[in-house]
Amino acid sequence: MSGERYNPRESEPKWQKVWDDSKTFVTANDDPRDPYYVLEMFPYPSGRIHMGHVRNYAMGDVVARYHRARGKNVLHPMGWDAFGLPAENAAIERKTHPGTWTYSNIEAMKAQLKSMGLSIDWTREIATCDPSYYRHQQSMFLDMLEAGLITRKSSKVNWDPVDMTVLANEQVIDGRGWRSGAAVEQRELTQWFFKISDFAEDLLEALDTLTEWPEKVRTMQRNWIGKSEGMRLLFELVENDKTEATSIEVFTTRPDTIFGASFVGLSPDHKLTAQLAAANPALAEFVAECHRHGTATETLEKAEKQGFDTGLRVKHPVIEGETLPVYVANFILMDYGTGAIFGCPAHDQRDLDLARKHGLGVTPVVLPPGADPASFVIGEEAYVDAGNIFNSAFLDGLSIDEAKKAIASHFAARQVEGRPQGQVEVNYRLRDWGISRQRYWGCPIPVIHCEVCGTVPVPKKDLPVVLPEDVSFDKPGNALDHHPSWKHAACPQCGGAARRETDTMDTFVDSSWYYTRFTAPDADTPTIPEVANRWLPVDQYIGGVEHAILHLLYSRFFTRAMKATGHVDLDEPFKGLFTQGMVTHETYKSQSGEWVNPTEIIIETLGETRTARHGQTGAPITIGSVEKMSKSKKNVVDPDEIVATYGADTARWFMLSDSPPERDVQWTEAGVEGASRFQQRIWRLVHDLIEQNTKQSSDIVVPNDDNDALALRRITHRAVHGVAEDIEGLRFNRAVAQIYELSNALIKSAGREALGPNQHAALAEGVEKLIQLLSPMMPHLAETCWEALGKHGLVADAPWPKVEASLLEDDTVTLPIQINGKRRAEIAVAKDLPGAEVEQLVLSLDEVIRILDGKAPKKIVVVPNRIINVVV
RNA sequence: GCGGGCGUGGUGGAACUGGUAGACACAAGGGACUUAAAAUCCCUCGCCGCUAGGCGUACGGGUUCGAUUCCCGUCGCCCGCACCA
Repeated sequence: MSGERYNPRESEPKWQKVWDDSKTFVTANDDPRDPYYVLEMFPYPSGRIHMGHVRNYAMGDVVARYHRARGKNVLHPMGWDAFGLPAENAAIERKTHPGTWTYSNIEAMKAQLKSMGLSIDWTREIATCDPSYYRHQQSMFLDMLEAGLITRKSSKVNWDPVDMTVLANEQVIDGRGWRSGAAVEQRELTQWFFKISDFAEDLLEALDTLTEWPEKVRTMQRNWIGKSEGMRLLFELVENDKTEATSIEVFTTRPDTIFGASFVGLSPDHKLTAQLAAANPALAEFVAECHRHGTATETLEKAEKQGFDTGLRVKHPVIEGETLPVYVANFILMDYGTGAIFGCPAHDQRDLDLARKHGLGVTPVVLPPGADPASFVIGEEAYVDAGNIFNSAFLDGLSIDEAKKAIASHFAARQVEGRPQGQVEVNYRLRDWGISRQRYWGCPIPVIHCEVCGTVPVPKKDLPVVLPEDVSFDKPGNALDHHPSWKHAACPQCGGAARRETDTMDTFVDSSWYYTRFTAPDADTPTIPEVANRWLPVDQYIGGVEHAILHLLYSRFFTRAMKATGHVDLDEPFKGLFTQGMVTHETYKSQSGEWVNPTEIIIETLGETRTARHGQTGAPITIGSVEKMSKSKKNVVDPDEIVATYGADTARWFMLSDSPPERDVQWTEAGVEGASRFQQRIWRLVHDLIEQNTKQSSDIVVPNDDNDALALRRITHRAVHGVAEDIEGLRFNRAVAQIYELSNALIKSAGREALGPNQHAALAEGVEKLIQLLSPMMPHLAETCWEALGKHGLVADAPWPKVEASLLEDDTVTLPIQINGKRRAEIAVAKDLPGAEVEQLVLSLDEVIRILDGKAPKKIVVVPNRIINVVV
């Protein structure tokens, strides 16, 4: 027994250098083997990696190393999502350039990632802030502009008053900016838009083909796209002196309830509203009030339904001679449908609230099943479920769906103002993607505004449009716009004085195609289509669920846009998607209520009670709830410190072992120590094996009559088989459990005295395979053991061990015997023994005879090789 | 409100398409070794019970020879979207 300990501080850098020097993980595009592309979401270079990164990249690395061992040509690259606002904030605080800050962060984080021993092809590294990357983005922008995939239009936008920039709808969370947390305001601005809404139907339908995506993410995207089928319907205005307009067009998904209509509602932002308000101060005040509420309150849900009677009336479209009032209502959105609705209070809660407030009629037209038409009334709750139509003339008796069809053909046949009164229409919640940002540190939009020629694309030969280096951030807003000379340019068409676009692109554009650039990072064109088509889609993409909509939807759109412009030929960018859980940690608070970092405290355990005190002052500390690691709660653990103390392998192993990867994992000191002990145990096992018998090789043929040796070989081969299945299914925690089981069996076997040569060979084989199973997760330890065992080459280059199928199954099986569904005994029988024979054996068992106590079994269920149930 | 998911020991979690509930790990307790500590090794570890046995997968029902798994209802927790007509 040797007391020698495994020292990760020595061995980890050594192997990292070996991998580097031998270009082990450099991937060639012309490699003839099957391609496999595994990618983790690239990081923002904030300065340091955090435990979430460690978890993310450890998972991806297991997948990459496993598929390499399986003989695939694996692409596993890394890059930097390097544009964005924090760099500008840092520039302001530190009086430096955003690029300086960004690139020094990249350097620091790259060193951290390298210390993790990831099997990354660093020759393909890209940073989105590098002109060699964003020039191609600009070039594709021009292609997409030409292809009609991009427009420039004036629209109401979400304005973040703190970051002083525009946000996309997807970037507004609960009425607040996703980065700044500031309440978002509405502003009218001219912006560049990607026409993602043109692809709404395709993006929705193709979700069904993404069978290797989490159902949750697909559902979220489905809801976000928000398809609804309904119809546009014209209401003729009764003649009046307030407006020239002769009709109001509404959108509805419930035309079947038209006989229950009691008003028409307009959005406060409707153009008719604006027209009326111009002559009506009370209405103007009402609209202004709506706007105040619209932006100031984040909880719109509580806002009361408010309406303003315009005095206008429309003709009821199906009840001759009847008219309906026109209200402006605070709950009607301008950018959905037509910005106008018809209100059917009986079957819509919001309409009902408004009707009750203003004393409008409430006529039920959908009768719940079993209700009495004579007595059914609506109270304070609208009826929104299924039923049959009544009170509705020619629709009476129809189901909702039948009535929708009937009323649609009715309105399609009627003419109002020379067109059909109603038309079936599909609406989507998804809006076009506004990409203009009033920031310096982003990809310049390559267009020039000329007073004579209008908006002119920058010619491709003039790309890239590079950001100026000499900028200052002493004024708020867009430093690019403040730059004294940059924006002044000659018009590419007429040569006259013109102005460059000073808005830059949303950084989500950068991340919408980086996975494509990795396939040919040095190409002169944005992509090399043959190469990209060979690698893509990404076989396995891994990242946080927080990108379920933003990044993943934009990337799906961008792939379509790249296809339309000939840069790739593919339908979806990510074949397999995995969303990993967060890393959490206990929180600690001092008596005065301040958060305390885990490194500052000492935990003491007395039986089952744990207490904490401050390491230096000894002051008592309260142990709080387990939360996502965050700087504000100070419950963060620094990956560097963990790597320095325990080594990268231990950190990786613990991250993979403790929880299913899609769930949150709790980082605990005890857990890490357990992982570290396991590392030492493996090293001892290998060491003992070497000391015991250096001549023994795993190649020896083990005869099948040595039961001990055979049993160990079975365990080994089952583990190889099982671990492979678990890694392929991304069930890393179960793969880890199986490795523990194998290593426990091997350690036990190695501890026995007087092993025969067969057992020795089985042990040697088991240890060799154990090291290989371990290598995707603890690659440095695995290389060290591999070398110590005298194996040739690197374990990183070794093929995945072969499984002998005959060893996966025993020739005898132990079957549990249930009596009336309760487990009472068990019996060992030959595998695949016929049911009748099993029955005989079972009934002759003493144990069974005793429990049956003379009673005859009513029925015996024999599930082959599984279980026996005797029913009495 | 709408949509999705989940509920198993002290803890994280296993259990393939219904077939031995609690694999594996952490924590805890006991013991060995040691002057001592660390490390290591051995044992115990769902609950009740001396044993036989009984009870146990949030709760209440159902289907089945058999249910953590399927169905219905109730309770609780988490996530996403949310005035979308």
